[in-house]
Amino acid sequence: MNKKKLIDYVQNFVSLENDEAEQFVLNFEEVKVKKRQFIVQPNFTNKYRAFVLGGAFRTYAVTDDGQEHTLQFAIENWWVSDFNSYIYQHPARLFIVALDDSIILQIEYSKEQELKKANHKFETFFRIMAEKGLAFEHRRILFNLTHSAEARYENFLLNFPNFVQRVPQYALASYLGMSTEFLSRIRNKNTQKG
Amino acid sequence: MNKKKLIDYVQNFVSLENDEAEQFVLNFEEVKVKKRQFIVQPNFTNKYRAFVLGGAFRTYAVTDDGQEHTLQFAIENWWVSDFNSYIYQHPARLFIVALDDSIILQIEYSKEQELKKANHKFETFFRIMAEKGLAFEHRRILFNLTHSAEARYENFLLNFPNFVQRVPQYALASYLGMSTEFLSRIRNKNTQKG
DNA sequence: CGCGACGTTGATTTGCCTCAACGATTGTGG
DNA sequence: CCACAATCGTTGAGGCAAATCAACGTCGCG
Repeated sequence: MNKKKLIDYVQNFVSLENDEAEQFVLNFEEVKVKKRQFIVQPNFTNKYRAFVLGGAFRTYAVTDDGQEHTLQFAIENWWVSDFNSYIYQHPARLFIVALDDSIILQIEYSKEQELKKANHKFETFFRIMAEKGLAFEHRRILFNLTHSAEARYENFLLNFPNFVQRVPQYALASYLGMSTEFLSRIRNKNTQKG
Repeated sequence: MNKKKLIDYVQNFVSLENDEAEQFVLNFEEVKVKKRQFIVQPNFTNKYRAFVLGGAFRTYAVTDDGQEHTLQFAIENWWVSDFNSYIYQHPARLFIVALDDSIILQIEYSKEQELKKANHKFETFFRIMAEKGLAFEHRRILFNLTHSAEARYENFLLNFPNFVQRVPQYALASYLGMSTEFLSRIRNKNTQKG
């Protein structure tokens, strides 16, 4: 059962009895997503929060001049959504696209609210998710403020080696806040000395 | 009573009975902080989460080369902490300093845990705080990825007009990710055309 | 096989930084 | 309460990191 993976994940943060675990995952539905398929698009409200069972996703914005800017990646055991759209239930400004054929477990917004109301532990779980996410983004902002393009790339390599193989280079460049050409130069320089 | 301000704030997000509200604020202690005094410093664990009743704070990092980089500001009705240090209870990497004589209500980490355990509503409250914070930082990261130094300044003016008067310009520059000189040029150019 | 997406490399440009010098303001000790 | 120092913002000159523009090779896929 695929939902076992989600239960294991949740158990890392709160300990659930069997019946609680079942109640939790009951509200998630499994969805297959083909490569290049979108699960969120601007102007449509992001109805679901998704847990990635397999595959990979990219969350990004497109500016008026057509440039794409990546906000996050997600692979197995990561959550993915346009968070602003999801929690406020207003229209999304981001695209979320599958980078590979993928499988997710998704929960609808109102179902999540019910779960949180029904069981203190579920509330705790989502609180912890948000806190970890916030702490992560603080580290990211600080690192971006304090480091050069090359250092940001090195840091990404170090912290997310498994992502590097799986995301296209133009997407990584836009996540790190540099042009694809510049990332290419950085990589090339480093493979020569390494 | 100063704690009334905190209760009002919390009531915006969860509705508390009188006894609940009292239980909540009982765990906060009021502290006066003088201008230029630090409430958090690197290598010391950030033991408290603080709610600002009055005054202003600045959270920043200092890099090896001596440059300061501002992660956040906080004025009345904002929360302030080195969030990574606080939630993981490990040594801080940031400074938090009072920009003016200030008053805060602070809660100790273990007390916060007790509160969250004791009452589902309190758990909900902190969950909402974290989610709003995370959504905010997502918007910030995206804006930083997609806009020039000048646009970032204009955007800050628009969204936080009341902050601009109250934080020193070098601090704002480092929050926006530019040099003080460059921010000075931007402001000067704009006051001429405005 | 041929097209389109992706990555690479070179040439040029630019947004922003650094360095330096100088007023203005604030704080402080005598 | 004044003099002096320190801090903060401004302005100019020059430099650099990274963007942009352009051309080309390669690979995957229809």
